[in-house]
Amino acid sequence: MKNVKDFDKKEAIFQAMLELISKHGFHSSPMSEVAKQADVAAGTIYHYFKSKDELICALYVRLKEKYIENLFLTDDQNKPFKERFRHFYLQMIIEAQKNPKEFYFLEQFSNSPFISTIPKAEITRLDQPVYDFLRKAVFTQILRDIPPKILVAFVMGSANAIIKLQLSGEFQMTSSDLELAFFTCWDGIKKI
Amino acid sequence: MKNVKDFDKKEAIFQAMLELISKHGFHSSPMSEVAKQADVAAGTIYHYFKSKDELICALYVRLKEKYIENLFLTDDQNKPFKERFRHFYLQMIIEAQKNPKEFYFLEQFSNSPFISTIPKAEITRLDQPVYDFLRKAVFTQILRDIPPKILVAFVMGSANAIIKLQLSGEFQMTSSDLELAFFTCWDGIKKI
Amino acid sequence: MKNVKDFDKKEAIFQAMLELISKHGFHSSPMSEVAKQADVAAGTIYHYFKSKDELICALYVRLKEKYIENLFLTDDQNKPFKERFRHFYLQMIIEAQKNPKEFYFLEQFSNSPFISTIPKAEITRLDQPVYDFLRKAVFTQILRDIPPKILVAFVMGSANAIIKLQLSGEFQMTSSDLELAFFTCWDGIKKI
Amino acid sequence: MKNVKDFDKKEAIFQAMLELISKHGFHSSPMSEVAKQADVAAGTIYHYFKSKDELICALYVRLKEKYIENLFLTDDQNKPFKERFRHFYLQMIIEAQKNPKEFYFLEQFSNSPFISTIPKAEITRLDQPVYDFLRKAVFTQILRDIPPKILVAFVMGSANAIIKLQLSGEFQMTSSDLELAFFTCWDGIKKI
DNA sequence: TATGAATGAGCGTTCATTCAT
DNA sequence: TATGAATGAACGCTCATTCAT
Repeated sequence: MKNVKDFDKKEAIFQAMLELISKHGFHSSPMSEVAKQADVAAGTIYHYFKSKDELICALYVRLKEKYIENLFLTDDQNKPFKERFRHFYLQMIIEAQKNPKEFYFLEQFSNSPFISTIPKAEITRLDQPVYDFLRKAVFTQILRDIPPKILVAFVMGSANAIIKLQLSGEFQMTSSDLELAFFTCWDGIKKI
Repeated sequence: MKNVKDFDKKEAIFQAMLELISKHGFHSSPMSEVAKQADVAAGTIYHYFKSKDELICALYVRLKEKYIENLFLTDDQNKPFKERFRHFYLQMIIEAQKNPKEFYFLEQFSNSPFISTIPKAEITRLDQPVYDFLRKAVFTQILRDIPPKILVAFVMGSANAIIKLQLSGEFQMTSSDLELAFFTCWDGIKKI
Repeated sequence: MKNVKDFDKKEAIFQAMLELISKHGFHSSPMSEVAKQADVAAGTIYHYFKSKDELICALYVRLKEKYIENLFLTDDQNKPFKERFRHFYLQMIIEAQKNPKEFYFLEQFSNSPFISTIPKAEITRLDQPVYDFLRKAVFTQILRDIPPKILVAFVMGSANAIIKLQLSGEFQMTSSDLELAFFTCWDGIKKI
Repeated sequence: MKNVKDFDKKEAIFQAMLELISKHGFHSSPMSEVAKQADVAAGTIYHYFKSKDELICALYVRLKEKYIENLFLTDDQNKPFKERFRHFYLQMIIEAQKNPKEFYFLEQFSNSPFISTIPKAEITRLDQPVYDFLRKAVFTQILRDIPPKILVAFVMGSANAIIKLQLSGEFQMTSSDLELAFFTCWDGIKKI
């Protein structure tokens, strides 16, 4: 019972903070509002987290972990790499579309001074799956011989920009547009 | 005299806000600190800007305008497009490297809820030069037939991610790395 | 316990604001001073009231209600109306003399733009007892047939002016002066 | 030329302050707004008045003087006193109706702590004409033998309350209502 | 563990006033 | 005399955090 309740409250707090920050930003998301939205007392938050900053950082790690994990959930290692990459690329876009709040939070966080409070090792750990995924393909000469860090930045950076375009509602993306986006990335990174 | 002073104070305020936000984020950059850094009284800021938000938004427009403008300052329209694009792509990276504070501010702003307070038309206006530059190349069949908005997002998103990698100090980028990055992008977007 | 504390703090805040405003006016009664005088933290006031204006308005309603209520507390409905009215008229003066801060606050409020933020219905409700008291006497032909609103204004307006004269210390009013004041009013409003 | 300009500016400042205070109260009437409304520079106000408070007080004296003066402008000393008093009483109401801003300002001022910054002698001087007017009638046994100060308070207090009722728009007063109001006052104060 | 009233430092902003021109 | 940019103390208010219950 206790564990269930614990889980529920912590979860509710995370969810509330996510909702508020994705909509209003870090400031304009007061703890009192988080408490209200999570249906707990303000003081209760401090039983689970030392401070607001710690809560935000914990939320980041949690969401990032989940996001990356989801990208590989349906990865079929038996398929040819190009197909796996296509799946991966489109999965990023689909995942963000299904969870815009999570996406906005992550982008906001990683473009703010908050990001520098996360130890480099932790960030490396979080990115590891993507890193490994692409590095292996460089190694097996499927992908261009680019330093993996650049490769990861290129792939995810371009994908994120496209996601933002789509989420902004400024541009209605069709499935053939998505296919085009995939090819644009693929033709850039594949070994010639 | 009046104009000179005006220019000085407004400029000093802009500069101070830029410095603080790029380092500490929006909500850890109090107006009192801005005033101190700009060497003006707190109240003076409000002669030039209605509110903190307005100051931040004005700073965004100003910096974005300048940033885009700088990308084309040394563009040579007589050269072949590939070369012009290479110049453009590397210019983005060089520009950001020379002005990291400006880059951090712009990224932070455009990944925060602030961005949605800027009218769409204004954003379109700011991006117009890049948009035109790439659209023309699509039209003349140099670039892949991708909706220009996607194209712009792809190019700038990948470049920005690489810039962030570089600025983070996590990865020392050589000039051949930059060349590689350019080719990765180019091979993605060029007409096959 | 909670209720007692609540009552205490809210009451202390009301009392502090009353004291300050009656002495220094609305805009020379900063919230920080109210907090100090009420012996609470500045922020605490905002648990009980949304804003300074709301606090001031709540105080007005509260004091006005109490003031009117007190006027009829010792009213004896069995006595002839003239005697009841005499009691009522003198009671206004006595009440204000006993609670000058309350009187000053009420007069200041109702002669300021604040008064127009109170809904008309609320003001009607507050004045209702006086209104009813006099209207009935008009109906039974004890008082002159004057529109009740004018009657109320006349009676209370003249009384308030006399109270101000007395409170100003400019004129030492004897009990025969008060008697005279009552007769002056009575002879004006009674049915001839 | 100089005097004309002086007159114009001082007058414009008075007028602007009157307009603002009557509408928004003492606070919410910043000097910068006064300057704007008077079409002068903020600093200019300080050539004519030492401070905001001094300006407000000067405005009070000025308006009160004018108001009282106007009450007797059309007084015909040859007429019987009852008729003269009727004229005076109605004149108060008419005057306020024609100059609501002036009326609101005067009431606001004299019910605020500002009033106690005006020397008693000055207030006495301002009220003198009314005082004399009524005292004489007491002396000649036309009016009840009430201490003149009480008499003045009674008459003007009741009139002001009726004016407020009328200006509030809450009650549409007909000329017969005004007549009734006059008689109510007259029957109260006349010698029986 | 959970509460939420209470805190008070610190925020964004205002505005009476000054002073160099 | 007139200006209005500049000042900075002081305002109303917020909100991360604490602690008695």
